[in-house]
Amino acid sequence: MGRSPCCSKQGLNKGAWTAIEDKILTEYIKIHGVGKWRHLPKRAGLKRCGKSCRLRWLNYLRPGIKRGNITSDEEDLIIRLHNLLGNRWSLIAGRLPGRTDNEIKNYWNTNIGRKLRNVTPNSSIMSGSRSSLHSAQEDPNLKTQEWNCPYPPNKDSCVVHPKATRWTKVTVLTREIIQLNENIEGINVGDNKMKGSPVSVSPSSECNIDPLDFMEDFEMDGNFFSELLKMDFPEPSFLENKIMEDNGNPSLVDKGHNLCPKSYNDAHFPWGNSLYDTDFDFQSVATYMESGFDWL
DNA sequence: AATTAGCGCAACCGCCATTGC
DNA sequence: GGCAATGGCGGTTGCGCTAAT
Repeated sequence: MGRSPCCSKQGLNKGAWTAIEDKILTEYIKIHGVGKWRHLPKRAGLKRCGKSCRLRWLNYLRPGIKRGNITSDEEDLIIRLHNLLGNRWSLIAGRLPGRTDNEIKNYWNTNIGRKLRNVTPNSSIMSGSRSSLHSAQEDPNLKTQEWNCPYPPNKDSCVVHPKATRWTKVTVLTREIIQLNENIEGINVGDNKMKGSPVSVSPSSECNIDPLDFMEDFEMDGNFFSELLKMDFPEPSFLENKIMEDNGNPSLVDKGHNLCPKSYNDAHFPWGNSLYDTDFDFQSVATYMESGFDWL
């Protein structure tokens, strides 16, 4: 027995939304707010599926939506983020204010996909099928140097597949915290074994921990990656990378470094000064974070 | 002018994770 | 813990527009 459909398909409108439907939906959400999508159509008097209402709102009616005219900067960011994240359109969209995942997905599949298809005049991927982008990227015979576009598909690209958009917390443990937890909870760092949940340690606690040494309880919601991409990553040589879930998920990562800088002013970033550098290489970040993002 | 092919984009569909009972 | 409801996401489809023939 399968799941019941989200709504009865009978008697519902499909296809393009009319201006009247848009107005009804907008007015209803203005009054009642978003959510309860299943019940929304009936209560609002719309002959639409709840999912359809949600999609229409999120992709079209929601305030602050920017439509069309994706700038070269935005395109560049999309490409870089896609190189890092893969087809995680919602995460990519979260990095582009006012843009929706659907728009970015469409833009990728058409505009950028077309660029990627135009790699070689005699390439078979010029045949123009809608899925040729994927074919090109998956073609093992297609060598990287054959790509003429500025953004060749990187076969070795370390695409992070974060599945944790709804995770609530993550704690990056420094050696000091690990040590503290060892003392308190019996966490064995050397053996990479967790015998208990990490203790939430505030920067103001008794132990002398630099508050910048770790991120405590930062939210793993939809904004997480936005914030992550904005932040400056410390040099791996001094960051004792113990990354784990706050709930004690045993995805402890030991990068094997144990040097601490005197100050964060001494920090150097292997991938450049900023994620917004024109020469910034997401591959470096991806490689660096590869193991650390296993928990995503 | 009529037809065809390609393109852009809104919308749909199915699956999965989370939440609440 | 199990199940259903709900929300969210990514892949796909279909329609309308436009350029090419």
